[in-house]
Amino acid sequence: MVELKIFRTEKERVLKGYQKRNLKQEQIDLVDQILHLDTERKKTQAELDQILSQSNHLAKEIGELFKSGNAQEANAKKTAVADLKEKSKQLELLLEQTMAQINELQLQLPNVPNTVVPHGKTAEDNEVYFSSSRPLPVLAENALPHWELAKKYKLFDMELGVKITGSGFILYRNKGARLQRALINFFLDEAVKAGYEEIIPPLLVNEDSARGTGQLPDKEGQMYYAEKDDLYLIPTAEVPVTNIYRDVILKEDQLGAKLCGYTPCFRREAGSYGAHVKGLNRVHQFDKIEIVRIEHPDKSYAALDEMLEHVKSLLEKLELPYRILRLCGGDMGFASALTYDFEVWSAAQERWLEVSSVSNFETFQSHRMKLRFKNEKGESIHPHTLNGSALALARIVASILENHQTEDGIRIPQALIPYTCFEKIN
RNA sequence: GGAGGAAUGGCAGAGUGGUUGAACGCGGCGGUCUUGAAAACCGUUGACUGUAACAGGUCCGGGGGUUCGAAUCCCUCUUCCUCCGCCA
Repeated sequence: MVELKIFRTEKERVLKGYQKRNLKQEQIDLVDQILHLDTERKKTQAELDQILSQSNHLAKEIGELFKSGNAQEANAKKTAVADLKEKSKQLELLLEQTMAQINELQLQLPNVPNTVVPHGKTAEDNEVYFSSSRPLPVLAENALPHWELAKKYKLFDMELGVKITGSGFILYRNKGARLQRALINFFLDEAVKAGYEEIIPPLLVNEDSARGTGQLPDKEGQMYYAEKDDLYLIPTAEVPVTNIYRDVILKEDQLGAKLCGYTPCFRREAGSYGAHVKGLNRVHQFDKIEIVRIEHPDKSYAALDEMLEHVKSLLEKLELPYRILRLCGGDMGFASALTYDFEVWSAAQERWLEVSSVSNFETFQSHRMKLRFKNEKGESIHPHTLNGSALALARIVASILENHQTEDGIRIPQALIPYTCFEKIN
C-alpha cells in the first residue's frame, strides 16, 4: 500500500498519478479523507499517551508508597489511576477505530504510476515500447493452431486433463512433456547465468504471505484455497519468493538481491470462456520462472531495464517475434508503478499472447510487507521490489509450436536443442 | 495424531509482580595504544510511534485477562524441540 508519508509529502504527484489510472473522483477523494483521519489519529494518540504517562507515574509512586509502608496514601492514588484507566480505554478504542478506517481506505488506493506511464483506460491505450526485429512468419496454407498441432504430434491432451481434473488442466506427454521440461531448465539456467539465486519455494502459502504481495484482499477470487488448512495455492512464484523478505530489516549492502524461482502457477480464472481461452492460451495450471529483485530506490529503474534485457534475450534465443508494451494507467496492476508486458506472436492464431509482465512496485509491496533497510545514517527506508516472468511456459509453448511449424514437423530453436535432446517434433 | 518441554535484543543467554527496554557474554560501531594489524582497554549499540527539537507512548512469539503496577501470574492461539505413532 502507499505509505502515509507519501500522501503527506507528495500529494500533488499522487493526485496526478491517480488521474492517469482513471480513478473515480470519489476514490481520489480518499486521499484527503486519509490525511484528515491521520491528523485525528495523531491527536488521539497524543491524548492517550499523556494519560498513559500520568498513570505510569502514579503506579510508580504507589509502589514506592507501599514500600515505605504508607498504605493509606497509596490506596488514595489507586482511585486516581482507575479514573485514568477508564479514559484511556475509551481513547484506545477510538484510536483503534481510526486506524482501522485509515487502513481500510489505504487498501483501496493503488500505487502511484511513474511519470512515464501513459494515460489511458484499457489495453487499447498501451504503448508499444519495443518491437523485435524478427519478421512475423508467413505460414503455409495448411498451418495449424497449436491445439491442432498438439493432437497431430501427441504433445498434450486436453480431454485427459478434463477427465483427471477439469477444464483448463493440461496433461502433457511425449515430446510435449519433454519440451516443457527443457524450457524450464533453459529459463532457470539463463537466470542463474544472469546472477539470480535459484529458489524452490512452497507452492501453498498462508494468509500473511498472500496479503504481503497484495493478492489479498483484492485478488482473492483468483486463487485456489485449501480451506481445511487455510492455505492458498500460489498464482505465481512472486508470492512465496517475495515473502522471503516479509518483516525483514536488511543492511544496505544486502540490497540488490536477485532471486529466481520456478513453480507451477494456479489460477482459477473464474468467468473466462470462449475462443480466446482455447488451447494453451489460458489455463488453470501453468509453469513459470519468475525473477524477483530487491533494490535501493535509486537503482530500481536501472534494475527494471536490466530485467527487460534479460527477458528480451530469452525470446531472441527462442527465435520468436515479440513486442514490449508499456502499460497505461488504466491497465496497470494495482500494486505496480510501472509495468512492461511482453507479447509473443502466435502465428497461426495471428494474435499476440502475453508471456511476461515486468514491474517495479517501488515501495508499495515493501511497505505492506514491512521490508526495510538501514542506510548509513541509520534511517529505516523501504527498498523497491521488482518482479517479472522469465518466462511463462504455456503460451511460449503455443508460440513455439505455431511459429516454428514446417511441412515436416516443428523445428526446435538452436538454443533449446541441448535441453530437449531432439531437433524436431514430427 | 498422542505425551511432555520451550519461545526474551544481530546471536547466545539471565531475569518469576515495582527505576527491567531488559544483566553478563559474543558480534557491530567509535576511540585509546600501534608503523599497520591483532590483542588489551574505554565508550557506544533494538524496533515502532511521536516532536522543530526535547518530552512522551508502545513492543520480551500473537491475542485476551488479573493487578495501582506484568517479560514475570491466568486463559488461548501459533511456532519450535524431545518421545511415541504414521509415512515418500
